Amino acid sequence: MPELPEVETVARGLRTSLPGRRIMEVRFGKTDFMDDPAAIERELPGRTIETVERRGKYLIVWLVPANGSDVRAGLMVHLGMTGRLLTQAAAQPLEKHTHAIFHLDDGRELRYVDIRRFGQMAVVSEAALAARLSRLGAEPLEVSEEDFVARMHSRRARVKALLLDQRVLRGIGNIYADESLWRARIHPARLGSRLTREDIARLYRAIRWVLQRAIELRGSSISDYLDAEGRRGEFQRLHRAYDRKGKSCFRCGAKIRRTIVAGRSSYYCPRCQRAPRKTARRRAPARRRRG
DNA sequence: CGTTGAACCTGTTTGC
DNA sequence: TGCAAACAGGTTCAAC
Repeated sequence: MPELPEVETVARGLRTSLPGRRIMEVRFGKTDFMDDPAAIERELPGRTIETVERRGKYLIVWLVPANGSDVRAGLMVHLGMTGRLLTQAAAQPLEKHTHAIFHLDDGRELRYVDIRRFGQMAVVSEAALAARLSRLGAEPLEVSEEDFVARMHSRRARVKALLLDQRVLRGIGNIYADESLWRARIHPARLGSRLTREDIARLYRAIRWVLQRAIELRGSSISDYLDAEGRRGEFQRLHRAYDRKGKSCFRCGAKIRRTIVAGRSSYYCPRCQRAPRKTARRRAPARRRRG
């Protein structure tokens, strides 16, 4: 469940009940996805949670500075493909693949569950966090249209690759890239540098609409994934391209296709989203097919 | 530079 | 029915 709207939903959920809570004890399952599990075990017990923020697809659980210290530190969490960060009563049975448990002072536990362990978890100082996040691009809901145009024109890569590249924009993943491109009627394999101003203006508005609606609907639950409060998201009801191969385009009725762009499954309407002329789609026909 | 494919890991779906 | 391949919300890196 982890693109910007899902991570934002988790952050908002945790923010309603974590600030002010004290971490009493830390327990781990598998730790191979953590930078330095010993540091987490050493530094978190006894600390109080200040707040929870989202930066791109990262969650940061900020800690109140330890007494006498002015160094702000936090727990940085990336959910990868299958990560979930949620609170449950300590008495609740542990789900399979629970890899980190932070026992809180109110009888609950903050738990990290991650089937595939593609996530990340680390304790970081504010400075270290800034260094790690400095590679990330703009927040898609904060970037100006002018800046967005410049970013789409900045490189000669396919627009889908640009949207997925966290150094260009932070937070967009495979679902929201395809949904935004469908709304903007832009084929995922078009080169960013070849998009017109009008193309980019439509894409800019599409991304804003899609992400804002998705946040309102608490993200997309496409499998059995739940947010921090155990609720499903509902944005999957508004999906128009993603995972709709062979189904009718909501706009024109043509059958949605699936192809690979930037190494990822990409769903698009072949009629509404016209393929770029030259770029490799499939092999050029041995002879010309139409005459 | 940009693209592709593999790797990381586990589970589910699809296809023959 | 059974088994293997393909595929899955992400990121990174080597090779071309």
